[in-house]
Amino acid sequence: MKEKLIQHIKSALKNLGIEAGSVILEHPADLKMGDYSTNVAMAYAKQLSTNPKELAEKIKSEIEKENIKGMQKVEVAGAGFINFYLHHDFFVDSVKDILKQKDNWGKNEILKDKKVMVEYTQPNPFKPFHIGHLMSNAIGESISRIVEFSGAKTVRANYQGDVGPHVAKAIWGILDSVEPYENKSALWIGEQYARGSDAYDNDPKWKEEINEINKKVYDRSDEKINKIYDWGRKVTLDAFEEIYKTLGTKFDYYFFESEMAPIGEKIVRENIGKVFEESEGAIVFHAENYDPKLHTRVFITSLGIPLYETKEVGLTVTKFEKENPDISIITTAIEQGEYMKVVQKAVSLIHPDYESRMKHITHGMMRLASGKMSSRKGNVVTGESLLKDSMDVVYEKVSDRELSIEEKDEIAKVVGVSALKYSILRSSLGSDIVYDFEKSISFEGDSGPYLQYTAVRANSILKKVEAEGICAAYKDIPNEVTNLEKVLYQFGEVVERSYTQLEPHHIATYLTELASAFNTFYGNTQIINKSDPYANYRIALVEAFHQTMKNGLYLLGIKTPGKM
RNA sequence: GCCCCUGUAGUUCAAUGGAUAGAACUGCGGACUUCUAAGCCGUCGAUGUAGGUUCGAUUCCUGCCAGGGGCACCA
Repeated sequence: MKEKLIQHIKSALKNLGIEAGSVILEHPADLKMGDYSTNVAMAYAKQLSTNPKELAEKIKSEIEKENIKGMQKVEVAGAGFINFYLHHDFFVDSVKDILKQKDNWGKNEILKDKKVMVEYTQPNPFKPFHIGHLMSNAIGESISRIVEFSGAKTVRANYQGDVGPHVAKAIWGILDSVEPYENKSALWIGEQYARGSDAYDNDPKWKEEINEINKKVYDRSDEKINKIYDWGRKVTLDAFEEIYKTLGTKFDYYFFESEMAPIGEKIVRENIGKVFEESEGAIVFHAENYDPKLHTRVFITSLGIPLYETKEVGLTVTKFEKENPDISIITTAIEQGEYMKVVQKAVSLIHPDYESRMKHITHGMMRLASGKMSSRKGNVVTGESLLKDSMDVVYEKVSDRELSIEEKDEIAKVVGVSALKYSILRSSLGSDIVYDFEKSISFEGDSGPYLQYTAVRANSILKKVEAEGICAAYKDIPNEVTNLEKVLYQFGEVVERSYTQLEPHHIATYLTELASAFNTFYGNTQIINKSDPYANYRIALVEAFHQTMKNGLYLLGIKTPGKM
C-alpha cells in the first residue's frame, strides 16, 4: 500500500507541474489522524510560492480522481498535512493476506539474490563468555534474521581469539593450580584466566613466565603446554556451543585468530611501501594520510608479531574470498569503532571493491549498575550465569502451574532467553546498557515475556477454537475498525525500516505496540462466542495477530511458546 | 590535546525534519472476575546548555557542559 500511495502522490504532483524527488509518507502518531500522512504540500509550497493548505487541497482532489482501491477518504489537516484513511476492506484484506503468507508474512525483496555475511559474538577460548558477548550475539542474530527477511542469503560467522596473551594467562593459571585440570569446566578455566591476568599485572616475574608461555603457544614447542592448550580450547569452545544452542544461533563459519594471523601477515608484508610502512622497527599504517580523522596503528610489532589489526586484514580478505558477500557486516562493541575504521581503510586500499561492502555495526557496552565489572574483583557476570538467573526466575513463576517438568524447563529456557534478548534489543544500538538484574530483566510491561505472554493468550484462544470446531471467516465484519487491525498491516514496513537502518529495536518497539493493541482488544471483547456473528472474523484477527507476533519475535531471535 | 559515540519524565527506553514528544517501571486512582491478572483502564511527570538553518528542530549545523570509548607495538 505504501509504495502504491507514494506513486499516486507523485503522479498527482506531476499533474500539478511538480517534479517530486522523494515523497515522505508516514503513519501519524495518532491513529485518529489517518493511516498514512504526507507532508508534500508543505515541502513544495514554498517552491511554488503558494499556501501549503491550498496546495494540499489541490493534491487531494488530484488523488481523489484516481479512486485508489482501499482508500476511504483523504483529508487536509493541520498546517497542510494530507491524511489518508484506509477503507475497512483494506484491513480485512490484510488480515487475509497475513493468514495466507503465514511464516513469510513481513518478508521483502530489498536484498533479493544478495548474500550477506554477519559476524557476531566473538568470544575468546580460555576466557569467560561475558555479557558483552551476549549483547553481540543477540544483536547479530537479529540482524541476520532481518537480513534474511529482506530476501538475502545470510551467512553467519563467528571469530574467536584462540591465541594471544589471554590464552597464556589462562594456561599459567592452570599450570599454577594445585588441582588436576582434566575434569574441570570452562568456568574453572575462566577463573584460572582471572588469576593469570592478576599475576601478569602484579609481578614482573610472573609476567615473564606468561610471556614465555605465550611464545610456546604460538610455536607449539612444549608438549605439556600443547596438551593443556588443546584440552582448554575444546572445553571452552564446547561450552560456547551449548550457549549458542540455548540462544538459538547456528554459525556457518568459525574463524580463528590463529588461522588469520599468517594470512594477514602475508598480505600486510606484500603491501609494505604501498599501504604499510616501516616505522621504529614495526609495520604501521598511517591512516591519517587518507582521512585526517583516522590515526596510525601498528600492524606488526618490532619483534615481528602480527597484531589484531593484521589478523583482521586476514579475516576480511578470507571472508570475501570464501563467500564473496555483497555486504559483510561485523557487530562489535563501540570500543572497536575507531580501530575498525583504520583496518577497513587499509583493506580498502588493497581491495577497493570491498570498501563499500564492509559495514561495522557498533553497540554500547553493558555495564553493571553496581560499579564496574572486573575480572580481578571476581564480579564478572558471565553470560551463562545471567542466562541461568533469568531462567530461574521464570521457573519460579511457572512452578505452581499445571505443567509437566519438561514443559516448565522449556518455558524457563525460552522465556528466560527472551527477557535477556529483549532487554538488549529494545533500545537503539548507540548507547550503553546499564545492567541491573532487578530492573533490566523485566517480565512485565515493555519486555520479552510480555510479548510472549500476549502470544500465548492468543494461542490458547486458537486452541480452544480448534477444539470447538469454529473457524476463521470473513462473512460478517464489525463496523468498527480496531487499533489492532490498524497496527497489524504495518509489520512489513517495520521490517524494511529495521533493515535499512540496521536497527532491530524498531521491531521490538513495534511488537510492544502490537501486543498492547491486542491486549486492549482481548480485554474488551469476548472473542469466542457462538451467538456472535462477528466471532469468526475476530478469530481470523487473533490468528493474524499470533502470526505477526511469532514472525516478529523470530526476528528478535525469540521463540514463541505455546503455553507459559 | 585530537577523534568517535551518547545526553528526552524520578528510573529504563521510543519518536523515518512535522501535528498535543510516545511507552514501560515507580507513585496515585479504578474496573471486570470471561478465552492465562506476566493482563486491562485512568492519572501525575521530560527534550543538558547557548546560538544557527528551516514554514516547522528531540532530530540537521556550530560552541559549551556532562558521561562512555579510542588515539604505536593489548585484544
